[in-house]
Amino acid sequence: MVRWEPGAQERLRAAAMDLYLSRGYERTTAADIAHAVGLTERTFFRHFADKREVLFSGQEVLEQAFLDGVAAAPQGASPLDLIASALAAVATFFSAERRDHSRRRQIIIAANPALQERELLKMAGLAAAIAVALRARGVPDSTAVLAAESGVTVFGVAFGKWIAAGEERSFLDLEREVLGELVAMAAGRELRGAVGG
Amino acid sequence: MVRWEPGAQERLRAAAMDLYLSRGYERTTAADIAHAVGLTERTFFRHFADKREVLFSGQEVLEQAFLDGVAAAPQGASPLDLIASALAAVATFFSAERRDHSRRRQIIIAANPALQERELLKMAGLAAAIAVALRARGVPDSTAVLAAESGVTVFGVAFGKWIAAGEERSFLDLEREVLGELVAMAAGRELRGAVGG
DNA sequence: GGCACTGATGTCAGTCACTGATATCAGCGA
DNA sequence: TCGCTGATATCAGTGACTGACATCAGTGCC
Repeated sequence: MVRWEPGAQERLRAAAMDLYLSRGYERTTAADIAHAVGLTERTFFRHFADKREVLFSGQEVLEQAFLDGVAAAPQGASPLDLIASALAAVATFFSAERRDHSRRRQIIIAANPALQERELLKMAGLAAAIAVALRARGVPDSTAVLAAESGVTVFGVAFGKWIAAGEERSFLDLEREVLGELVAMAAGRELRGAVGG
Repeated sequence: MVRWEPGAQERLRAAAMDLYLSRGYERTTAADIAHAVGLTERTFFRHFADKREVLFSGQEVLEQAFLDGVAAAPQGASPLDLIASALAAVATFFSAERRDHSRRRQIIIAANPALQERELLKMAGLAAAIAVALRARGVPDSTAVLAAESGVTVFGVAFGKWIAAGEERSFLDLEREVLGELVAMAAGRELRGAVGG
């Protein structure tokens, strides 16, 4: 006979998603979430630094995937190659089965500036980590930042397309498409035809 | 004999900067700021939506400058041209006399994730507004987003350089330099020599 | 002069995010 | 059996923010 139901953190996460979706983020108190799974508000805050973080914990694995992708690129790869490699590495996270979960999560975030702030902070953290990895590969300082930020931007735009209603292409395909658009845009020419993947 | 000292909002802003700098953001209460200029906490919240906003109000003028810059570009300009034009328009805001104020403000923000979140949200808002303007000029959807985000990234990197210790180049020069680096990076080649301004 | 009206402010009471301190108590190893 | 550990509960407190209502100088109108 166990003293506590196991997986408190996971149960809190699930309850938070449900409540944020049904009632809305602002009208859900931390105590609501905790009580929904038989815990107290205090325990909620032992598992999550704040009411937003419950939707964002687990970003470390995404960051690691980006870094692994940078590390996987061959010697002599350009900054753009390094970013492309990182984007490819990260695509494995976004399998077809996860699409609906990602959509629900994004609906919640889209409805609340406070949650958007947190998401932006996470993305900025991602970009900062990538920039460090690029510098370690010899990319000069501000180029590293630009490439890292661009990579995260491409990731974000691809993600937006991936969760769009009716979209069925793979995350990797979308990343390639968006990266192609970025390159074309930066070359100063308009996109005329299809962009090779 | 006036009933209230005029310029409550501006006085609150100044007091907030002072207190955030001296005591730190977290150890400054909204009531502290208000009382420092002879007002009550409630009045503080009538002027600013929250404790962070006191450092960020006035972004509308920056946004307008970006949009004016887009509008100022000639017909037939590429997305990259539009961004370059927007960046140029915005440079006038960052005159040499403002540099020290910007530095102080950034010291405060750099010390607090909560403030960084707000700054990121403002930047994202900027990018969104620019993207709308680009679409209105006929730029296709995701290219508009990519160009707008890239523009804001260049702006941010240039800003970081501009407030770096010892930096004396103009904001416009720095923007041009960074934009050049972005273009080179996206072209997939390393930067070898100087980038033309 | 009197009077209604406006707008910036004050007062007060309340909710909720978040924190620190301390207590509880099942399971586990010695 | 005993003491330790770790996840939890309890409780009291701070501070961000909100809504309702009062105040009262200035302004314009009769």
